[in-house]
Formats: sequence, structure tokens, C-alpha cells
Amino acid sequence: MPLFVNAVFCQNCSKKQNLFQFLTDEETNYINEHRHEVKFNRGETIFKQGGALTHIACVTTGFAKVYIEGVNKKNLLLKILRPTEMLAGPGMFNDFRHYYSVNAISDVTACFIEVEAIMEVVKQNSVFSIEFIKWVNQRGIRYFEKLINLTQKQMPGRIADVLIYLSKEVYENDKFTVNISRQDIADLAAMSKESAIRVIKEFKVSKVIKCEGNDFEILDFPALQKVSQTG
Amino acid sequence: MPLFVNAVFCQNCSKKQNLFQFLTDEETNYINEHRHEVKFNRGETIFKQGGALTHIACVTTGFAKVYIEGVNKKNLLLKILRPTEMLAGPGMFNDFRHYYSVNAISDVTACFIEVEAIMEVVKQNSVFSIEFIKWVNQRGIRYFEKLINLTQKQMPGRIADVLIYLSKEVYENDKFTVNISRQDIADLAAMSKESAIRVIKEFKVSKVIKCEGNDFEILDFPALQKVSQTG
DNA sequence: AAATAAGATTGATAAATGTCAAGTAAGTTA
DNA sequence: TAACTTACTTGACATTTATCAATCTTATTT
Repeated sequence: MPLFVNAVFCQNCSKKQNLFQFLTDEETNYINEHRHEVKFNRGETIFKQGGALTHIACVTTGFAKVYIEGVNKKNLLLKILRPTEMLAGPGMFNDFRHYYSVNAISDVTACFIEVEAIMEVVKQNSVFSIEFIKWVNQRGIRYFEKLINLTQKQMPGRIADVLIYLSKEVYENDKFTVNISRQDIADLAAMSKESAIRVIKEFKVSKVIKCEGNDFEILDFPALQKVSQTG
Repeated sequence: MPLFVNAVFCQNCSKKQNLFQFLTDEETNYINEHRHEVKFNRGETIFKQGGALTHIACVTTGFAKVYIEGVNKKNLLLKILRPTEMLAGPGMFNDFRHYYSVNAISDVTACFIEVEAIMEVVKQNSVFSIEFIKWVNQRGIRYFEKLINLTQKQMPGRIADVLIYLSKEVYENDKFTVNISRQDIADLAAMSKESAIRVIKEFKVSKVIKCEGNDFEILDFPALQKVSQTG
């Protein structure tokens, strides 16, 4: 009996990336033959910056944080990955190394697909290749936003952005319980954890949010948006 | 006689992007039929953020600055474009809008190619599509570097990065004369122009660089690199 | 050449942010 | 339960950075 049992075939996988809907049955089978599923415990490293990029990954269950290991042991947290999101860093088609690290912030199941297989279907299927470029460019747009948010806004604006991001895109609820630390929140907003804590407290006393430990609730969304925009 | 005369055909163009070497003669001809050359005067806008992305552009002569128009009228300068560099922003294959503005900092000649034509060859030519993804990912790696440089380094480190960038990648010389303003340098380093001027002066008095007006010279490159790394 | 305008520089000051140290809370191990 | 570890929080303080105003330089116009 094999150590890893693939629960499903790509063909009828409910956790499939949108991207893969553009493949033919044959291509889907091909991908299926070049993938395997891995389970990670919370805290474990999924990708390590600098390591070889031999596979791309799709998170099927659980959450993970994607971060760049920068200077002076500081991390910049790029995003929180959710189920059905794909990991295919910019090292692809270049030096095939990881330009960020990925760490499970809950137990995680992920499908690993060999990059060679992805390259093969990019070559074969022109619709897929267009959609792949689209996906990469969408990510590029996000980096632009992050660049502006982090370099042109002051701390309250940056924390407002993080709270909006967590509420709207990660936990999809006004009320949410984070599975990331205060340090992670600080790394999302590119500031010290003490500063992050202080700004969060300010939002708390001004009744913009409610926050007890890891439980957050957005009370005044328009106010948050305003802070985000004014910087 | 037409208003714009195409000086050359893509086929034997000496200013051709590396990317286009992967096209067949037929595809090159196809691109040639869907391109036109435009001359810009210094200071003129080549692409405007928010505008429709109908063409990609290749700079054949002159320099241009690429910048995001951010919050509170602040700009973030992404890069200085040189001859033979290509402009194909992340709006491509998405909403087909420009996510940055591009402005000529000298007289500029540029080839404009219809995006539809590019999409067509991406679809037709799998080598080209791989190379195109490679190109987009290279840009992504640059954004990562920029994100780290701008969010995790203090002003001396950021200005050091800018000086290294200008010397090594833009003007390709230890000695160079910039055709950008102090404000532009500040926008490259995400700080106020006064701060940029002060840091440049510090480098000057500590004999790391020589600087008279727009004439720069790197005197102690290792020192610059050290400042860049320590942040 | 004088007048004007735009950009560059400097100094003084205020605001923003990080660091350090101490203390608290909460969870984990013995 | 107690000891211990880890993360979180707070306050005091130092450092970094931006802002504002004045001056200087350089280029452009008249």
C-alpha cells in the first residue's frame, strides 16, 4: 500500500483550480499522472525560499502564509493562501527557485504538480497558456497594490488594508478569528509588531473594530476604507 | 505620403526585443503588419495609468520612466526604460488597462504593437508563450526585490539601491549623468525629495560618490553595496 | 541682461515609527 | 498545580523621516 493515497482524480476533483478547467480530458489525465497529494501539519514549511521549484502546489484544505524572507531576519507577508489557491512563483520558467517561503498556518492538504507537466500543457494548450499569463498578471496587479499600500501609506492606512484584506478575501466575513500571530499581521503591514498592536488598539477604542485576542469584528467598514484611502 | 514612416521591418530590425527572436518569419511579418512607430518628445506621456491597453510598446531610442500614480499625488517610480525594453503591463489578458504611467525623459521612439497581435502569436507559438511567461516572471522577481528594498530598508539603503540600479542597469557606467530629477530619484526610493537629497549628500561627504548636479560617479562601490545590504 | 520660473538645497521642527524593557496573559509541560 | 515558555501588551524613549519655509541655483523667457 502506498504511503500517499490520492483521494481523487483531477478529472472530477471539486477542489480544482479554475485554470485547469481549460484543459482537455487528455491533458487533465496527464496532469493527474504527474501530481501527488501531501498533508502538512500546522507550522510546517511547504515551500522554502531559495529551494528548487520542481512542483507547483494547489492548496485543497487549510491555510498557509506566503512570505518573503527579507533583510535582517524580517519577513514580508505577501498573502494568506486559502483552499483552491495555486502556488506558482516567479522562479518558474526562469531559474526554477522559490522566491518566497510558504508555511502552513493550519493543517494543510496540497496537490503538488510537476512543473514539467505544467510547462507541457502550457505548450500544448494555447487557451491554458493565455489563462496562465492572465493569472500571473493578476498577481502582478496585486503586487502593485501592495507596493503602493506599503510605501505610500502610514501605519493606520496599512493596518486598515490588512483588516480589509483579512475580512473580505481571507475569512470572507465581518467577524473572523485569525490563525496568524500579531507578528504576522505586522509582517503583512510592514511594521513592527508593537506598532501593529498599537494601531489595532486605536481602531478598537475608536469603535471601528472589535478585537479580543484572535477574534476580530469589523464594526465600521466605511471608516476603515476611509483610513485606507487617506493613508 | 503617410504621416508615420516605419523606418524598418521587424524582420531585420536591430532594435528587436529578444523575445521576438522566437517567432517564425511568418509570425514576425504578422507582427510587422500590426505595429507602428511613434516619436515622443521629452516630457510626453507614452502610457497613462487607467487608460486602455490596446498596444504594447518597445522603446527603440531614448529613455522613459515607468511609475505608479499612488495616493496623495505621490508617484512610485518602478523603473527607467532603456532602448530595446518592452512595455507590457499586468493589465494584459485581464482588464486591458494600464496599471502604470510611462513618460519620456528624453526624446523617445517606440514601436507600438497591437495586443491582439501579441495574443495571436502567444496562442500560435508555444515557445514564444513560454518566453513571454518567463519575461513576466522576471518582472515579478524585480517587484519582489523592490518590495523588500522599499519596506525593509532605511533611507541610506534605499538610495544605495537606486544608485546601484542607475549605475549598473540604466547607464551601465560608474560615471553617469542622469536625465531624471531629484524628485524622480526620491520616487524611486519611496521617500521625500528633501530626504533623498540629504542622503545623497551624506554619500558625497563620506566619499562614496561624487555628485555635481546631474553628474554622478560611484567612487566606492563596495561601500554602497554594504549600505544596501545592511539596510 | 533682467526678469521669471522651476528645481535643488539647507535648516528647523514636527510627526511617525522603531526599540527596549517590563509586565501580563495564556497555554504547555513536568 | 506549579513552573515554564511563548505570545501579547504597554510605556518610555530614541531614531527615522517628513514637512515647511527660506534660500540658492539654474534654466528660460522677455
